[in-house]
Amino acid sequence: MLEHMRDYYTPGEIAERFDLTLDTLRYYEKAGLLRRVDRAPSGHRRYRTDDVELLHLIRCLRDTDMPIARLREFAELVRDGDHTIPERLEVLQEHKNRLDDRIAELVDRQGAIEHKIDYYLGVLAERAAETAHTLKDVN
Amino acid sequence: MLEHMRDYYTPGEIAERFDLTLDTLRYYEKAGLLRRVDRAPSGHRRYRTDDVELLHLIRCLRDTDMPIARLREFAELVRDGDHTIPERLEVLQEHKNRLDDRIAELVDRQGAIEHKIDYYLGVLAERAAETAHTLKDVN
DNA sequence: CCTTGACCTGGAGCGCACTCCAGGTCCCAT
DNA sequence: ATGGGACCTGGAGTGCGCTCCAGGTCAAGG
Repeated sequence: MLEHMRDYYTPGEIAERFDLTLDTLRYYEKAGLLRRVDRAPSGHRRYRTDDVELLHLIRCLRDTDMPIARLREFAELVRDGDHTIPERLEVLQEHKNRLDDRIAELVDRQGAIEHKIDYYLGVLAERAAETAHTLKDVN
Repeated sequence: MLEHMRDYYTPGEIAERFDLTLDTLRYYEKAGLLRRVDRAPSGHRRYRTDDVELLHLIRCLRDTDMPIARLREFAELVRDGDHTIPERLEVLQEHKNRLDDRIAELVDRQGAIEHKIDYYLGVLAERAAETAHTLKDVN
């Protein structure tokens, strides 16, 4: 249990945990998705628990194609404190709407592609039947 | 009925129909997604019914994030004739698998985002309740 | 004859999200 | 003290998918 309550995480640990490269992690920081991260005396970054939590959400939103710029706006709201919760909510709800639409679109196209696959399968089946027929005639 | 059987369509018509720009249409042709399209004596493009059909599928596959390079491969198979149907089938099936996975991922993230929205809504509700309570005390 | 509008060409440019690199520091183990 | 590994910096480069542009042609209408 205590292992899970560590105060700090190294860049390598974070990169592995979120399947990001160190470069991407630094890029996110530069882009303002993360606050200026803490440092060890060596100068190496040390991520805190709340960085991890925010990264979790960031990952989730990026995976659903929220652009970096929008993500930065959201991260700024988080940094500005609890009074921005209504605005954060608005961002998330708007994103969810987009996502719902996108999923609906993908499902729709999925159907069309399936249909095309079935069509091709039908062509192949017919072709196979014809070949069988020919063989029957010949033999 | 006869209107729908026209032999040729102008670039403008096609662009509108598929919600693509003329630039994109030309880009697709250069990229090998479409064969070298027919021309009017003036040099203007004239799209045939089978261009339209292929574009339909291309649009569907692009909308589901098939990369241009893969689309070009597919288009080449189409140009190579009916004997490539098994390979086309493979491309489509592999793409459908990717798409299924992608949809599953999005739905998963959708749930996480919804959860976060609910969390924020909870915070706001609690805050509203506290305010009401304070007012009650004061009044 | 002149304008307008649709389209043509080749090639440059753009926005996004990384990704890579050179050259450096720090710390630990052999 | 030497080597290796993890990490640092600023800045350049990459890949993708368009998107824009200059300068032109062509056909129809006034």
